[in-house]
Amino acid sequence: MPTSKTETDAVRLARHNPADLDATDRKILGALAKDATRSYSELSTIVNLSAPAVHDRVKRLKRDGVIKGTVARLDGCKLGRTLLTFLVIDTSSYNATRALLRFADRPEVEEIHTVAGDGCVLVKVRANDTESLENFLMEIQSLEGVRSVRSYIALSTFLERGPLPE
Amino acid sequence: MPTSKTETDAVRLARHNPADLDATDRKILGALAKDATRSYSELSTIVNLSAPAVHDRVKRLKRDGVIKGTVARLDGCKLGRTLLTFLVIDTSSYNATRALLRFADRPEVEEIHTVAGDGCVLVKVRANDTESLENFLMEIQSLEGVRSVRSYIALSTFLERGPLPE
DNA sequence: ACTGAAAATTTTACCAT
DNA sequence: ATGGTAAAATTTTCAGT
Repeated sequence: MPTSKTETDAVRLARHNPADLDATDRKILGALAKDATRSYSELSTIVNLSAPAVHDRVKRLKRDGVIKGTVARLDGCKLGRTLLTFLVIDTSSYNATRALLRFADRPEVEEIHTVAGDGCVLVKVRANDTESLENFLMEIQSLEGVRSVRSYIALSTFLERGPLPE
Repeated sequence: MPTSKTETDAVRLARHNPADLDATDRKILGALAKDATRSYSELSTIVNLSAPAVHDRVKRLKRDGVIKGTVARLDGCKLGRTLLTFLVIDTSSYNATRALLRFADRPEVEEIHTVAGDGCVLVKVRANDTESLENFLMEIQSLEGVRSVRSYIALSTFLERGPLPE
């Protein structure tokens, strides 16, 4: 039995498709992406709506997953993490890729992506110092199926933020 | 006149040095980095303190810059940004590097770092589609002093978060 | 989506250790 | 200096329209 149009649309909507957002939604999202401590009354003046109306929209945006959460942005240096590095890891097997994903629970690991190119993984690491980065690199290089690791050590960070609307 | 020890310490503290955080601070920071919507009374039960005591600590952590802000994390795909790419750009002059920093106000650009290696810049871009990525790449490649651009296109993202304490 | 009111939370002031 | 208690000021949230 063929899947009906509405069913496929529902699946698509839940998975990948952009939520349909009007200009007001985008304004709210932009404001909250920069500073989520703003009160609904503040937001209401920004978008020319009442506070409860803004509240309803934010609730919907959270329910739909457009807003994935609200988090505190911490200063890596102030936490003692002074060494930001991007690793591009070339793996020869999917096993090795899977092994790399297990590093997700390390507090110094901030991002893990698989990238195009045969079996490449990109990892963003914020280590305390050169020594702990070296230990981390050695751990990775000793994994079965890891062909090579290229390190891009950040000298200065000029911009660092999450996704923005529009 | 030589700078006194306390002065240098003050400068150091303000610039790079880790703030001195006890276990309670770290617990609070870890909790807020995951979910900053938690109320002070919730946090107070986590760390076994009163709500105002937690409030005082959070206030101090904000004043000292350990907490840089509180932001909403948005879903790139839901916003229509489906194509996450890391660019490693090799530049031949500092002028070119400066030109790249001007892309900071583009909404699709999320990170810009200078990285070790002669005049390299790393850019994290979340484009709407392949077409807008291509346009972006062409803009960058046409800049005077840009030698080469390597693109790492993300296929799947397994982890994406900010700095954590501990 | 707005008005107005109730509930919860943040935030201050003050006191104790 | 740090944390607790209690009260004031906001903010969130839920009615009804």
